[in-house]
Amino acid sequence: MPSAEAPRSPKGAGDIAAAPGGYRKGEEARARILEAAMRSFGASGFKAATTRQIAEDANVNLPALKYYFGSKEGLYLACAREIVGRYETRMLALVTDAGAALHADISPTDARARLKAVIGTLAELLVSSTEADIWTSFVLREMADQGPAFAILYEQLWAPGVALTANLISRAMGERAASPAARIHALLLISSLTAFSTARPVALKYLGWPDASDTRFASVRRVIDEQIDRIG
Amino acid sequence: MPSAEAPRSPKGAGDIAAAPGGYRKGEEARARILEAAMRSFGASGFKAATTRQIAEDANVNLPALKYYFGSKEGLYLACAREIVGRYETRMLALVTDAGAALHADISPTDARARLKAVIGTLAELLVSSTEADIWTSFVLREMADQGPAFAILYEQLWAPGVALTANLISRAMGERAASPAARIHALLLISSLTAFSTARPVALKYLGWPDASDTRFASVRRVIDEQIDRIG
DNA sequence: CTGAATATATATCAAATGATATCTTTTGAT
DNA sequence: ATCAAAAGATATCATTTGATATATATTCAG
Repeated sequence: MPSAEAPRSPKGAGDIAAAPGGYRKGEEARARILEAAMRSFGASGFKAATTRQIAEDANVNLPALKYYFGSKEGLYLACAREIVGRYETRMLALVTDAGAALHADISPTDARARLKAVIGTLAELLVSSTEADIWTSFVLREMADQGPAFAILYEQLWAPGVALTANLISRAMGERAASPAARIHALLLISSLTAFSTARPVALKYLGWPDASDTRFASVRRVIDEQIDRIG
Repeated sequence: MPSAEAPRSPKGAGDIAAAPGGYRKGEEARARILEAAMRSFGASGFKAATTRQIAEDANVNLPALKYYFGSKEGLYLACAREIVGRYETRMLALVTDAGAALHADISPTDARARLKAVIGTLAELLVSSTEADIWTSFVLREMADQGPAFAILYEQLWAPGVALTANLISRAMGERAASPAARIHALLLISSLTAFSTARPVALKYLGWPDASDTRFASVRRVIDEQIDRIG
């Protein structure tokens, strides 16, 4: 009976943290693989991305992916967790503040200002960053496909983000709790940002912009801010 | 020298219309393949969709795809053309009217009403229809990936649609020609609809809706209409 | 009814791809 | 310096997949 031997050290698939030891060089290789995988998965999706391409981009050989992440799906899940972590790094302070403020029963005007800050930061992340749009592609694709990483991304990113947005919109409209209209509004507002993340090349082409310079980004943000000003 | 023989009849790849004759039953098979292909490509994308799955869904054998469309890419392009045609069928009258009205220098109020009609119809198409969201997935994916069908879809669907929306917004704001702000606004408005097309299952899940009933759709449309009312 | 045009079916091919068995090299604590 | 753990490299499998050569069946105009 050829029963499966336990892998020699790093990961089996449902890993959470490195178990025993681990050399520095190994951790670097692991990081390179994760980076390359986020790019490939983000650009092409789970099925269309190939492990060979990821291995090549990461400068490792093919079995290294299995060694560090167990399987293609294990690697995909690890990417999802990494993306959640990176969004949190960039948004957590702002989001925590806004959440606390909501709890403290802020004024509609204050809510509007915080909504601008949150959406503005998110917009900047999506529009300007050359790496965040890869995360966004990853997340949006998973929201549409509902693949292996759906639960992680929905529960830890999408739902909390939309809920916060809905609560801020609700407060800005003078409501006490988020109405269906406020929640619909939140979905529409966040989804509208895809125009400049997933579909950024097309948007730039349509606008005749060679790239997303600071000045140009400012004009996008101005339009979004105006929309927020008109809420309520 | 095994030079490529011309296919026995239907398509070589860059087909436009059936050349000579063609039996009725053949045309039915062709239609089934196209239908199945739009579903597969829309749901999975070019690379991830498999010709075998498409053939099975269409109740034909594998070589039939080559026989009718030349290759996987030929089939993909045929889907793009078909989707352009179907959108036109459902939107053309409205779009033509709005275009003519713009040319006739309508009032901001009229422009706003027409904008509501166009976006409302589009929203209804995306939200309610179980087939139009497949076309939308197809189109949006191509806008992001810029694959073989990009030129067709951009030039014949996306750009004209966004341009019309931008012009109506511009007119509603009292402008004489579409400003950058109006065009950005148009991009955001159209992109926001993805919340209820590509990402519809997630939106329903978040809202706690088991499905998109007429009543529920009406509340989505109301929020969108309010946003249009606040333009300018 | 007949036959050329049209359409369908069978059987493979070659390349791409995820996975993995096996061997060698490197690392770093002792 | 030694050695077990960790990491990397090579070679190869089994599937999947797009493509197609070839044979058979069907359609419908005359």
